[in-house]
Amino acid sequence: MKQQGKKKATIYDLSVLSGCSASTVSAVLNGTWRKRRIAESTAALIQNLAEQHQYTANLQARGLRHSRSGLVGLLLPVYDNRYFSSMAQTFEAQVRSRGKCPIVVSASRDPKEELATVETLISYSIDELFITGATDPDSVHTLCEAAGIRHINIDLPGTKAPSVISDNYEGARMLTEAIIRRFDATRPLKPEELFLFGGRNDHASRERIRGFRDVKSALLGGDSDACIQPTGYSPAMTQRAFETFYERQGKLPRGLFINSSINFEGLLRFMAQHPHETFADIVVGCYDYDPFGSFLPFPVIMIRQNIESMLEKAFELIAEHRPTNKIHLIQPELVHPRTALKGPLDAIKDIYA
Amino acid sequence: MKQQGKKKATIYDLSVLSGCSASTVSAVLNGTWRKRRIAESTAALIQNLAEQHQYTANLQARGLRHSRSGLVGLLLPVYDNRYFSSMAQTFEAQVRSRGKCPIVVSASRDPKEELATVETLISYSIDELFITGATDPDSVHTLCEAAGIRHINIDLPGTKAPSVISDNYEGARMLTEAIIRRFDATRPLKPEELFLFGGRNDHASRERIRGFRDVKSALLGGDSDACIQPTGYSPAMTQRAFETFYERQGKLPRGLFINSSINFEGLLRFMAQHPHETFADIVVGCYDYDPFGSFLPFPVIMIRQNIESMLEKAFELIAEHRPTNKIHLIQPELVHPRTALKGPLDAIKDIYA
DNA sequence: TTGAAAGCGCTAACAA
DNA sequence: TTGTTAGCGCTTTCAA
Repeated sequence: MKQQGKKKATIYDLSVLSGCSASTVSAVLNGTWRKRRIAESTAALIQNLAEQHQYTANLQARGLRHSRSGLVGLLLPVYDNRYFSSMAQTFEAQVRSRGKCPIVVSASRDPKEELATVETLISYSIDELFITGATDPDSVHTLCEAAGIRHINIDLPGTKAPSVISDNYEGARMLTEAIIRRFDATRPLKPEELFLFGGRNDHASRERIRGFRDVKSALLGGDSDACIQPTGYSPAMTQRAFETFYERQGKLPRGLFINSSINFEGLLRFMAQHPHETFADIVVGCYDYDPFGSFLPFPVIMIRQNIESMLEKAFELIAEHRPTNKIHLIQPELVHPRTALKGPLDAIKDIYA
Repeated sequence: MKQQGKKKATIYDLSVLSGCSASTVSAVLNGTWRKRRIAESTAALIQNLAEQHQYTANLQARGLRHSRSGLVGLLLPVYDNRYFSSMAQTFEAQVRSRGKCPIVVSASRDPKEELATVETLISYSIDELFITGATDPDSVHTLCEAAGIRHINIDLPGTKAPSVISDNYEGARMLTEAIIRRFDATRPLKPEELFLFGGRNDHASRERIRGFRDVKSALLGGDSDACIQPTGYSPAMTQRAFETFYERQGKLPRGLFINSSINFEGLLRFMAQHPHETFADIVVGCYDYDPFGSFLPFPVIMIRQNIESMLEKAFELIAEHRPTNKIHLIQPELVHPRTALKGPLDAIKDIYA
């Protein structure tokens, strides 16, 4: 019954084969046949035929008819770090558990790419859109709104759609305090020894910087603009910032607040160029969790954003009839050095488990 | 002109507004109007209207008509590690550069999920499918074949579709040799001190195990089945394997070949339970590259699979009129400890760059 | 240079 | 219990 490259069977093929009408076939095959009071025998006949001919519904046609597709989208800035890949992994599981089909796309933090991608998704009549890391959430919102597509922002506060965001301010406070306290009372951290690297002028970065500065000046005093080194979300730029700092000062700051794991990769690149001793006395706080990052040869304190809670809340809000545009804050978690947390992969059953 | 939640404009709306027929509008809006010799003025008129009314084509309808969708799929087992997230990132860029829309899905190494997901993708008339990490590539193949969808296997050798795979045997040889040579001549590694952890009975694992054993017996002699500890692709199972080993032997093996970064996470979990000294004398080889993993407090030698080359080759093959079902081997790369390689994120322009 | 009409595969009134 | 019919939005002959 293999039909190499031949066209797929349609309800009309099965209609002819079964002697029933197309609408009967349709009802049988999309599960509405019981309430259409179709005879068990007819149903069985058609289901058999469908099986034999490997029938599967054409979802574009169904979607066209319904103006819905069963697709739920996640818009990511990038895939390649543990925060976003965990997000995708968790999203995937949540959508599937709701019987829909998850599709993930990324748009490289490029506003044009974001809009174009969202237009494409809308054109496929996706049912819902989860937006994270968009540079321009409000334009995305406008598109979705016009198309009547439910959407929600994750860890970025759109003013026009409901948002679930990590409490970046509080997280940054915890992290900054943990960095400072990590130092011995005999050689405590001085204000000019604590720097923040990475991030840009987005909401998350601004909040983190604010938390950092507040705690820094409260605990150490002597806050200054110089201790903030924004580098964007680029490992290469971050590395350059470290190199420049090192050239000027002859050493790294003893206390480092790194804005994301992507920026942390800039420190890795710097590390590759310098001997172990360069890092003997430093403490790093990273606003992101990466399991390998937690075990580097110096103390690394990390913040793990509560992805499951954020997504759960997001699903809850998006299901509401008329969600309000409030911002829902989710608390992140401080992760001490040398900690290997469970992640979304642990939910996957393995044949060896 | 904001039409809150109203239905999207269609060519019929524009047809009425412009006084032209729907087919003219269609031609203007899908770019075929020049060869249909439609007047510049008519085109301009319609384009204006389209702009004003925020018209975007309904891609489901177009896809239904064309039996194609412009979508290119990537099927992943999981998202949440650097190998697969880099794969997704690179795939994304490659597909976009070809003017299509990438969509990524994962299926958790569950054969049923895989088939169901692929059926869904087929039902949306995706144009091409890249398959990586499927547990059952040949069934997936059968589905694609029946639907006439071009597809290709990546790093898993289907017998029925063309495959691009990493040279796992050669990579494992390089890695095993590098682990052994890393030890000082004064205290060389003994055969009973070198173990392989992780993997299962899939093609990649089998090839890696074969390479490991060949080099081990050639260089150290005394190969035995006991030095192979398959644990599946699960951090928890791998951790348990390490715990068991440690309980029995009172120490870890000095030489560790770890089958993937997912298994490496099992070692991290073990590390969290044991003091630094436990790892003072070990050398780890990991068959996967993770930038943070490369900087752990003991020497970590990694294998980086050449994702760009694999995908490039895959795109090349899938574009061929009649690709042969051969297997194309791509050489991976040995990565020495403390190395931070560039990745797909470096290709993304950042506003700070 | 443009329009009319058929049809992609499916669903859902409505009729029988 | 089942069939007929119209139509989702678009493309594409064919005719004008």
